[in-house]
Amino acid sequence: MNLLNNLNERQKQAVLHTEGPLLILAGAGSGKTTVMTRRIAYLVKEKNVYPSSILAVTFTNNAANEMKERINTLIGEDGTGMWVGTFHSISLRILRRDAKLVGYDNNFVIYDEDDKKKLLTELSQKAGIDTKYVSISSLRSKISDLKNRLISPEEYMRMSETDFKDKKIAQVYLDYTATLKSNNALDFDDIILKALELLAEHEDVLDYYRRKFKYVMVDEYQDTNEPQFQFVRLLSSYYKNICVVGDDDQSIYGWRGADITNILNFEKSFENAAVIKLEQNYRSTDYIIRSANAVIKHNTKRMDKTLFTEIGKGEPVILCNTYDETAEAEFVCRQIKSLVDSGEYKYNDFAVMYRTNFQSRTLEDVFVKYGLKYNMVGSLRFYERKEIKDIISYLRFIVNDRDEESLKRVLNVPPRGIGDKTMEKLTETAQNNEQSLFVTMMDAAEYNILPEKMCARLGDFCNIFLELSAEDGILSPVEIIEKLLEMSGYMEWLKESSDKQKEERIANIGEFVAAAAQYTKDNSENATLAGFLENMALSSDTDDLGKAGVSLMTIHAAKGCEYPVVFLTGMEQGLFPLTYDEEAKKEEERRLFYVGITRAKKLLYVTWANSRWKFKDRESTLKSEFINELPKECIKFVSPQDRGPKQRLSYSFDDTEKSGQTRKTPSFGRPIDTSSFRNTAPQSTAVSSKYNVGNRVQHTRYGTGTIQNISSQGGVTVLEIMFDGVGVKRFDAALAVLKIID
DNA sequence: GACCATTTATTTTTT
DNA sequence: ATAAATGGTC
Repeated sequence: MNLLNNLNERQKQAVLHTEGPLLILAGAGSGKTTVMTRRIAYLVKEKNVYPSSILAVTFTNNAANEMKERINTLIGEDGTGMWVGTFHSISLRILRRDAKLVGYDNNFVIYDEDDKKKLLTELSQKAGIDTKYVSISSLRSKISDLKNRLISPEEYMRMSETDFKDKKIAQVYLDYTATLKSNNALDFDDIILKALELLAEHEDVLDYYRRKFKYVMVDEYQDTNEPQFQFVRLLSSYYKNICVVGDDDQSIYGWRGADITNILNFEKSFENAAVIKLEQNYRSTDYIIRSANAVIKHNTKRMDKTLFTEIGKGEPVILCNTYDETAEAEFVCRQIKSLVDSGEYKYNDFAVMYRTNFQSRTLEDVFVKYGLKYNMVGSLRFYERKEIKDIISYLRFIVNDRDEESLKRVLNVPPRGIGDKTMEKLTETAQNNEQSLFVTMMDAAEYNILPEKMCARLGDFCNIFLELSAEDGILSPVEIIEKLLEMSGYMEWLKESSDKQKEERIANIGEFVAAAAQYTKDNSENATLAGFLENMALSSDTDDLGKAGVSLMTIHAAKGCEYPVVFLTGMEQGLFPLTYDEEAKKEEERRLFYVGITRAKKLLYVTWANSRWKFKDRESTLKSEFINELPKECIKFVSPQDRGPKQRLSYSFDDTEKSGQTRKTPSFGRPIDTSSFRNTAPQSTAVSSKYNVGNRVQHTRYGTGTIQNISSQGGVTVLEIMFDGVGVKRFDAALAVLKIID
């Protein structure tokens, strides 16, 4: 195929401009992914560049996967060996090889936000910080901010000598860094930071990579922070063929250290840089694009560009003001129902977006009440469930026996009679003898500090890790996990517990085992427990954007997505914009609004409520100032009782003309009873022989599906089930909570 | 001292 | 929904 097919002039230029620094300013929906993938295909096919000399960096795994897929359809096998991944996965790949050079062992583990929070709580107690004055979350963002500005703990200590409070913070930052290092653990910021340190301080390593990568491409460049900028600058510093794609109007991660000046100053940072603007939008109708343009014009700090579209006029933006957030959610549901009933849209054509995660609660409740299929992106991540985190903690310690945070988490889960007092004594003894906690536990008997019975318990506990870590690398990840569940007594404990959600928890563990089986299969030779954990740590909630039902998500999570119909909810002062006292912050909020608007292809709804629950009480709210920035001629107000464009039409006379379309009776407005769906968890754990390929099954979370395949992987029977509209999920047959429905 | 059940606080946006 | 905090019981 011709790689320039169906491209406009600017897009062609961008594909053909391969040498030297290039900035592609790609407006929302301007086909940037098409341009990037064609450009890569062009390099390989026409310029005979080795795929292994190409590096493409994205922000989310989702974006990386999409890029891989599209490159694959363009050039197939010819793309093997190319490095396509997120900043974090690319950094890890570089880091795993030479971690020793920056003071880490290769088997380091990754701490998530939760681990970070726990550790910081411990350390701030130790430093004598009253969390009433310095909250853990402010501590967390402060430390993250310092890291992203490349300020070391020592440096910050010097900077804050005069201020009592800052000095305390510096102390925690110092302790935090030291603990991570002694635990052989990295947090998310460190992943980039350590990779950068490796490149910056080891010229031979840098030379290897910058000579390897003849062409470097960076997506979503407007969201890069200082360390990320340095990282790609170094990697492209030999051939200087760096192509970045971004849109300053869509920079929405300033709070995470993303530096909009990276894109604004690209031409200064890279000599002889070319700039190509992509301004034609191929996604949305004219009403939507005009609204987006009008809104973003209120920002002062931006590169000049104006989107245009040739798709057609479309429908005006629909505005609706409701009594409270429940009425808002009900309005959303009724509109969706009526649009689906009209036959023109499917449930997965819709996305409901909001500024903060807690808003999803009301929406979810109402969606359940109305019996609408939905899937929530974020807030309740699979890997954040208690039982999964427990298992992960065990596994982490098996992989890296210096990870004391993980050890502490699982010490008494399931309960084995090791309590606070015992821990206190052990920690003290460990410190006095300069031994690790684990070794002290093993040798507890020698110190004569604990009763014999306790020493035996500790010994039993330690044996789990001694035995399993000896088998790490011999047994497959799945086998290790299975053995762990057995040896630790975790599974038995869970099965016998009185936990109301135990069926679901057991099923979650089953899903976890199946994920390990899948990982083992995907990485046949190279499957390691450490690799599996890493996979897990880097995968995020936006990554498996399910296909079934309406998508509920924050606007941040919606970046890079598009939907025929988009609802922007909670458009109220103090919620969206969340902060508006500082002009710079308000501009970022406005960019976020712009991102939301430009996700919509055909219909855009903007809603706000007159009152809303905040923390403990109900507050009256004011309409968002952003709503006034939508052009008058592009908007249309409807009442909360409105039943959607199709139903509005049905009151007019020409409606019956629509031929050949069977219209279902609209069933809006009447919540259906879903209680029969919610408590369908089967009573007993399934036996693998129970299932056959072709069976129809019911799952509490994913609904109904068909068993596609049953296979044995590492002694585990894995069911591969195609859930209707959801996609394929895998379960450990012995653990899955499924009801066979025919 | 450990364990269990009950209460209480917690929510900006995320790799 | 979860986890820390609390209080009662073994």
